[in-house]
Amino acid sequence: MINDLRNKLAEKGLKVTPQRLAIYGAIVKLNTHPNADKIIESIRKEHPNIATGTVYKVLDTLVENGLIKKVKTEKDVMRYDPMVESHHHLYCTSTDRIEDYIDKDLNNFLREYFQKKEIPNFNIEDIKLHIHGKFIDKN
Amino acid sequence: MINDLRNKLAEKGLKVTPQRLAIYGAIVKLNTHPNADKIIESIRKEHPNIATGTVYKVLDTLVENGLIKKVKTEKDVMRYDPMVESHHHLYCTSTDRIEDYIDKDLNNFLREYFQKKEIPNFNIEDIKLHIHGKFIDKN
DNA sequence: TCTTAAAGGAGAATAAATCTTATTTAAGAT
DNA sequence: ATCTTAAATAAGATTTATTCTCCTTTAAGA
Repeated sequence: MINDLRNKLAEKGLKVTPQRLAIYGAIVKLNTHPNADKIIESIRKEHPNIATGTVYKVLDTLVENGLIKKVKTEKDVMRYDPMVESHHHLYCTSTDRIEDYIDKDLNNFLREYFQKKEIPNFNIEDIKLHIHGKFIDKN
Repeated sequence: MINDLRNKLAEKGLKVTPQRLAIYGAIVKLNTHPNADKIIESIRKEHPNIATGTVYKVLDTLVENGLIKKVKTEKDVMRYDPMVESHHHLYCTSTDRIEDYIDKDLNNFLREYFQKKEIPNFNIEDIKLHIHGKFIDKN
């Protein structure tokens, strides 16, 4: 997983640095679509003097190179997702919990639906569902 | 339209103030899912000394009372939508343009789809599609 | 090992949004 | 019509997430 990242960075001509590995590793390990703050908090345990600016810059670099994705929220903080394959999100309406929702059948349906029913003057590149509601298990 | 707002504010026990009417009016008139800045810019023509804090507070009040909605973006600025009925959005991937997408057939399909195929441990309240792509008319 | 462009560290700067406090006002009561 | 008062606004300081600047360090190829 971290080795995947090594390879992908190298492929793109980007340097493989401990900071980049740590940041990516933290996002994967946390597995909560963390924001920059949570990532920094997690990384500082092992890597006490990583600069916040570095974290933001690395996050941007990873997003630009398609190695992670930004997740939109109602709040004014960005969150980050290590899964780059197209998928959807479940948003809790009472906490800030966000979970992945993967549904191939739905994706197939949507592809066909919008092949038939074109949207005037608009060229679709990607569709993401934001599914809002409440998790009903142990929070 | 502004009169609707008067009534809805009154119903909720909120005062009908010129600021609230102006802010709501600006969002409707601009019709671009504007951010707070654009709203302020538009309002100051008529209402030169409205405070920015007031605008943010009014926006919050309107959102809390279901009179407008927040629109999520990739950027770290909130935008606002005067249409409160459930609908979807088209997001331009090269500009910050956002348009409404209304599709009853799709909504019906989604309702049925998720009635059959429940999401484990999750209670759906609302589903919004974020449709990313490019507008192909005159920008 | 050397070279160098790319990346990181530190902390200042910016921008959106929030908060504080004093003042004003909408709207019901008198 | 005026009075009263809780709610709302103005002004501007503050906070918070993010970006920027500049100098130092380092990854990776020569």
